[in-house]
Amino acid sequence: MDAETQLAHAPPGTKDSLRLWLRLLTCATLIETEIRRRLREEFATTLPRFDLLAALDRNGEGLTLGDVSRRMMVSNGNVTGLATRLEAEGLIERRLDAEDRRAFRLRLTAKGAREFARQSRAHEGWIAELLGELTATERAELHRLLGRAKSSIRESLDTP
Amino acid sequence: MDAETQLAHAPPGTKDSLRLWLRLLTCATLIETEIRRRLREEFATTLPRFDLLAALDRNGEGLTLGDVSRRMMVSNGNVTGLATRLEAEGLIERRLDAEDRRAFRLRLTAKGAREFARQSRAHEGWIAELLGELTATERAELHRLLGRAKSSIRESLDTP
DNA sequence: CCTGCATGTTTTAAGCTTAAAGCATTGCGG
DNA sequence: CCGCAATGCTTTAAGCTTAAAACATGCAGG
Repeated sequence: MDAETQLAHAPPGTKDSLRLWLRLLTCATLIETEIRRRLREEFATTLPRFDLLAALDRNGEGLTLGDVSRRMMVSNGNVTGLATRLEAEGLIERRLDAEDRRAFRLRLTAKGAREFARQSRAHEGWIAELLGELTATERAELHRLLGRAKSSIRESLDTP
Repeated sequence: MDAETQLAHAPPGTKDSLRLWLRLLTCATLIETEIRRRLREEFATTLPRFDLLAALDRNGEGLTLGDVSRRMMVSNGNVTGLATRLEAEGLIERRLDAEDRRAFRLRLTAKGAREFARQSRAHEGWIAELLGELTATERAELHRLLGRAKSSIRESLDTP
């Protein structure tokens, strides 16, 4: 029994869901690859570094490594390494948390804030450019449907 | 000037595009993380291995490393390493290409084909489950709009 | 108080990923 | 036929990523 035949026997919607997922993944990969390339060429940095700076930029009071790990949806060991490198480059600083002696609090340095502002401005432009052929209506509708998809995924992850 | 103020001065649509991208990325990451987890737990394998087997499954006559690299949208050095590991596990085989002595041709072994059939069946089910709350209409519309997004991205990548 | 579980972080080993440099073969234009 | 750019693959160094194990601190209930 080949793949085609299997799909014919699968519950209705299986084939559609698979095609939808592959297209979603293609879009995400195309954008992500291009963003990584531009970050490297124009700012000699990487996407995870940019994402960590972005998280700190949105939280001026600082974040613990665990906070960052949850926001970025990556493992906490991962954040340890990223933070070590960014600290060595002088873009962020680690401070002992006054209230919890197990925790550090990460903050942008002045240099880090300046650097992120430059990168962030460029980043916004790149995304607007890549999605620029969509009309405002299409963007709104796509945003709404992706919200529905997100709900479906979270629901499915929470229930089992 | 803070991030909020900057966005207010950006061309119209910039803010929407950014939000759209973040939501798209969230959906892709949620699904991908779950698929990686299940491949590891249920089949002791990884997503790139699965993707390489899938590419070969769709092309019974075999693919060169370069073909695979283009289809998977990854570097060719990457495929070298993956193929080496999968060959060591007996799931694929490398054959000298009869027509081009620089190239190899990768094929699934019988064992690899059996193993991929099991994984593929499960994979379809996982995706259908994760996107199961969407109606057929929502899936179709989302697929269509992602097609528009894909065109916009490719257009933008091709023109500069 | 103290026991035990939860939380915050780091370390380790393994695998994935890339860009760049390098080697071999092909194929084309002169 | 010769030179040489294009193509196919591998190697290397660096960084990213994870799960699992380890260790410290916090906290709550007995």
